[in-house]
Amino acid sequence: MSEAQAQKKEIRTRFAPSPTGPLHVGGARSALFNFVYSKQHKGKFILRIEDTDLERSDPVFEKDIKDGLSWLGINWDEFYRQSERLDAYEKYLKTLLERGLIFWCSHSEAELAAEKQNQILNRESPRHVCPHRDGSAGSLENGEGILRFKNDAEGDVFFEDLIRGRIAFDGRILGDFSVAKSLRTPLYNFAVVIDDREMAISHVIRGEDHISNTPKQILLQEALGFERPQYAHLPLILGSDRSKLSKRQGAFSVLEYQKLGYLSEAMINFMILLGWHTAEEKEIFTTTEILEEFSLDRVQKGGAVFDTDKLGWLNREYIKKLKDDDLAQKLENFAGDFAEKIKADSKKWLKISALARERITTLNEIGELAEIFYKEPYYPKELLFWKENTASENIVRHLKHTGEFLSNIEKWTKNDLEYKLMPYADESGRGEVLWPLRVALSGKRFSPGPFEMAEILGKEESFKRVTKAVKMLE
RNA sequence: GGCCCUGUCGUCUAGUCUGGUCUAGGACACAAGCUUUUCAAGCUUGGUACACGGGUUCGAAUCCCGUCGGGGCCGCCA
Repeated sequence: MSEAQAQKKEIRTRFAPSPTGPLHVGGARSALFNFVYSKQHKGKFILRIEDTDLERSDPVFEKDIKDGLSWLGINWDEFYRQSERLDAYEKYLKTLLERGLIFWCSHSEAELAAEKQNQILNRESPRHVCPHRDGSAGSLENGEGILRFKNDAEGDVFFEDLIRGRIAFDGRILGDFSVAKSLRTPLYNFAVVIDDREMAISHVIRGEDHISNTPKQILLQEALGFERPQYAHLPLILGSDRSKLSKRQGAFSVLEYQKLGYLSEAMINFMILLGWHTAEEKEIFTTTEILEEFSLDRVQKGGAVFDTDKLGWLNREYIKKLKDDDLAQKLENFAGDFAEKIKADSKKWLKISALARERITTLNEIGELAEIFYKEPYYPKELLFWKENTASENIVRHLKHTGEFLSNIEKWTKNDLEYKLMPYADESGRGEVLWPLRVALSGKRFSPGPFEMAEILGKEESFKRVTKAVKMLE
């Protein structure tokens, strides 16, 4: 094999979003599949911003897309922006014009709309077969209206989809589809074909919503004499109503998941499972394992509903696997208000995050837990009553007793506290003793256990909180 | 309306190519029980699915035909 041939064999995939909205899970998953496929074949992954529509494109979204991909660890090897490649499109447009394969169509949008309406009424496939298709052929001067492809396809246009097998369209129902608004404003189907060729894309892996664009792109490739890439159309990610994920159904930026405290590893794991599974029952995959085990032929055909329950579960699983200091550090980013206090005593924070590990689904839930340890608790005194009919004197008695115990304990650890206090609690009724203690320490209806909280709070602070509770009742 | 894709538990799916081991497996979610000072977690148990109708076959989730359902696209957006 010559070097040129070897190079040609390189697997090159791309993610080609238009910067007209944030990177949502649908897009991120497309990017992930492309990334994984290229990387497992030692190929290249390309990020191409499709910003030919100047009206709708916004640099803000380009940034969101890049930041989102970076957060997920989906790194690109090459980067392009279509708005910077106008010369290339113009060159090919001129060639096509000279060869009479595209032409200027000056029908107004109103005329086109009327035509379409009519075709639907007549149960025909809406398309525009332009009467101008021969008249102005070859004219570079014309420049009126838009450029359309002179579609003379007669039979089926078909391709082998790597996921779905053979897909065929009747080429005639495509009509003379549009390719550019002017020589320097190419339209999607045209720009894609030029770019995929010039960037030597070997595999086009994209959403199922592009299936119907594929025959147009193939026709263009054939007109230009381009080699055809391999196609793989992914099932769509669906909202809870089973329609294509849209902004209304929570298709917000993946960066929002970061803000909520989801781990990028969990996100990757979740997205790869949306449409792909191994034959085994394994569900947790590291990126390395994904790279080893992924294959396009095990990609699902039907759309998958985006359900965050499972994301939450995965996130918990990944949180459990984090190293202590790693978790503590990650959690610190979500405990904004207490940043100073956390820095002042990192050992304490390590204990708090260890406590959080088993109790949180997303990192941002740390706030409520951290509050217990860094803020003086305020709560209605009724909360101290385990059961409504518990006598106030009993609670006071138990709390006082507990307070004495606390002040006499030398070794301040959870185990010691438990060991010393439990006999009394068992004797007097666990709920009667432990519930008020727990509330006194946390100020909350729900919280971790009293002994683990006391250990972190320290002797002095624990005693202070118990005393405060007693005062409230007296 | 036209064209295209698709159809296994509520959700993600294994199984479909190469019919029998599938009275359909797993995970999430849900429910109950255990544990328990609360909430979680954990453990145990449970319910729920082959869209429907024909056909082929000794035998069909798996093969064939039809029906129905869901989705996508039909732009001088991508």
